[in-house]
Amino acid sequence: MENEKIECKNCCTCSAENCPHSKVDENTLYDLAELFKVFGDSTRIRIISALMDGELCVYHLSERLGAGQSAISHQLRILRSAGLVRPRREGKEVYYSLDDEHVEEIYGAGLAHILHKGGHLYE
Amino acid sequence: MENEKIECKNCCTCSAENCPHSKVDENTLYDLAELFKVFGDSTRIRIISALMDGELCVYHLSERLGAGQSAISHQLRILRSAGLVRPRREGKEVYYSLDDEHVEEIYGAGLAHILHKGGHLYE
DNA sequence: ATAACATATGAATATATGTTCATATGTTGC
DNA sequence: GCAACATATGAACATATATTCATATGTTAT
Repeated sequence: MENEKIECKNCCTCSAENCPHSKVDENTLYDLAELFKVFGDSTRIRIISALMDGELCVYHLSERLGAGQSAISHQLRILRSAGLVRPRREGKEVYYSLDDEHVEEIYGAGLAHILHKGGHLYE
Repeated sequence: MENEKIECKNCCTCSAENCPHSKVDENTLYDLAELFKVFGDSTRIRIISALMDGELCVYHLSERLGAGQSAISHQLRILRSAGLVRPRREGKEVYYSLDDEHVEEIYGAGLAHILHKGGHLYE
């Protein structure tokens, strides 16, 4: 699976398996909703955003986000189960980093929408 | 805003405003979480998936998803507020369609992750 | 082994959210 | 105007979820 970019927009003629216009079964749609649910929390998206600059240990994440250690740890577990972040133990600390480039692609695609619409979504 | 594709992955040298590595303020991160929250519900992602084939009225969406008319209508309102779908009245019916190409990009980026990981996310 | 520190986890609680039911609004044809 | 139909909306209820607190696990140094 080399090229994961989507090649078509509305053409529906391409055969890329991740073309959004190709039929997707219900189970995959359910998984997709679960994935976006993981992105859909401000603490988790802030963690993702922080890790975009490079790996960070739990304590530094906690410090940077101004959130409790337990809260961060709980959210990291969710991010880990979804395959979005990866832990690396070094002594007492555990350093987390983004798992793969899809994370940045999803984040960037969402960001493009926000910046395009501009202003706050909800009145 | 012509080219909304993300040009860099880990380079951090590009200047695209939607490069995920450029600093994003807290308010934007909050909006981003709200946006993904909208994608993070199975009913809404199924609506989006259904509209990928073209516009549909509320009744047909309701029928296709096997969900109540009220539930669909409530979810369409959320999708509308987020700027993801657009209504078009034609007589008694209201036809909904995807608002812009970002919807497909976000959906496709998420789908790529799911297909890449394979299998179900949560044990 | 024990102390000190970093992280993970379980239970409890408070809040958010999706669906349903009932009803309101809007549109068409008579 | 009125009936019939399509959609939207508000309230109520049930479920999901994020945070906190307390505690367990894991690591290092003495």
